[in-house]
Amino acid sequence: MKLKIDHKSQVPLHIQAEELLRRLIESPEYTDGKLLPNEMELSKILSISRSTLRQSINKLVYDGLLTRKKGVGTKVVESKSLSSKSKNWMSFSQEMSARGIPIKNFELHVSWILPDKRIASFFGIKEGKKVLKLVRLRGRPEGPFVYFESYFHPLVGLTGEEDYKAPLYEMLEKAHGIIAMVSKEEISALSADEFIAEKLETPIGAPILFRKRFVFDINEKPIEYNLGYYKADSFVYTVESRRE
Amino acid sequence: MKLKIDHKSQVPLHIQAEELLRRLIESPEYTDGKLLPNEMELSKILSISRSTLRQSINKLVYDGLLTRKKGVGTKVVESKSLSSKSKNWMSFSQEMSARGIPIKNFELHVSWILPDKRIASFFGIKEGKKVLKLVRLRGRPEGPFVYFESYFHPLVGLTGEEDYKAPLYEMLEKAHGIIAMVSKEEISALSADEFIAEKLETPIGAPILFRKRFVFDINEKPIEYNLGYYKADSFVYTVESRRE
DNA sequence: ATAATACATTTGTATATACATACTAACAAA
DNA sequence: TTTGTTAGTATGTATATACAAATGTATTAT
Repeated sequence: MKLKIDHKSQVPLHIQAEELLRRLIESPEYTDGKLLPNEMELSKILSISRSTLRQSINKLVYDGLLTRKKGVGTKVVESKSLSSKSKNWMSFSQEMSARGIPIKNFELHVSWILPDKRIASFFGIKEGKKVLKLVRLRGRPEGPFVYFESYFHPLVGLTGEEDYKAPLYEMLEKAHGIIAMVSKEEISALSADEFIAEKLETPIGAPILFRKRFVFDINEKPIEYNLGYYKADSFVYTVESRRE
Repeated sequence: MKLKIDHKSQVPLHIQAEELLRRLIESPEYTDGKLLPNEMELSKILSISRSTLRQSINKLVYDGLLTRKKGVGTKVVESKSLSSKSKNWMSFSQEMSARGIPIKNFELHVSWILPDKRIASFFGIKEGKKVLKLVRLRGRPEGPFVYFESYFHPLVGLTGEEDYKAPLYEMLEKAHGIIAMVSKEEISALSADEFIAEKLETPIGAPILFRKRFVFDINEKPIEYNLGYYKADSFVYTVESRRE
């Protein structure tokens, strides 16, 4: 594995180092809780200072990918299951492809609508101003398992003409410079009403995992208001949290 | 507010500083997204170096309590709602009391049982070895809204004679030195079967938020295996996640 | 053999320093 | 009024250095 840091790059060294380490510890050599080279060595290999290297390692420790012990070393956390990385922000498609699930889009509607009070106040806009509504029915090849309703702030620059089959946030980032940064979610359960039952091809009254998601950009400005209705037996939401 | 750091203490300076800042930003003066003093000043006030101070601030930023901006300053994150602190590990009673909800215990059974294969393998013990099972039906004064089944690793030292009305993890920490560190959770939805419906005083088939929780100590050793069945309309699970 | 000791290794803590970069505000020029 | 420039301020990046504390290993004494 090549470990090369570009000192002339605009990207900060500790970010580059973090990326390299992330790739390194996800490579097959480090699956089993192996020790990393010690900090002095690593800093020499990467040709950055120990202080800078520690910045990178700190982040990975905080993210739960590494653990350190005085007098011993830094090792890769074992059981790197999916949930162990759940701290990182992920879009629906990323989540699914990380699990190796192919996605099929069953329905996709885009429209400009007048938002209701709830949505308008979330975006901090007047009720008369239109927002982009995106409806998606997605799932596996065998059948749909989630119905999404998304609303986007007018300022994100979507026209409604984009290719909504591609990962949305990658596109937003590249085309409009919008970086989704924070996601607040509320998860609850409810019964399928007639509408949802029909969409998800499930009986009326079937249990549904309901997920409200509020997405903000780097300046805490609202970007997206998202409602997701998941077929209960097809989706498990995993979270990992850590003290301190 | 007193901001005093003890340079002779055994506690690392950056930890002391972090604690002080945590208290500071939770005080009434800082509720509204106010700017902190700048790093140079703060480091002078606390009589620690800027580098050390930055260690403390970094953690708080990572925890979502502060945000920093080049050329502007460091400010307390607004809307310090419950969910903004959801990264911190919380027990059920802590969660509820943080929301100002009084808890009532409707049922409480403690027993030593032979675990099934799933639980035994989670704890890494033989199926012949008994574990402590704790069943709790809890809720508001008006009625129960969650049914818990917990299993504890034999080595945590519980006898079954403890006072299970007190916060469990506080007790474990004080009495047995067990520090719960990591919690992995899986959240899904299901229909109430006859048993759950009766416990939660809800119709059979009603939607239930089902929460599996795996708790580990500081050494990643399993402590608790917990199943929680929440009445759908009474509980919302909130998560906040942040990129980078 | 076992226990105590000493040593080397590795991360943890703490500081000082220098310069880069993003933002604000004030002022000047068009 | 608007635009551009500049100075000041605050965080961001990066390094070098020194010592502390925990751990594991090898050595020595019993």
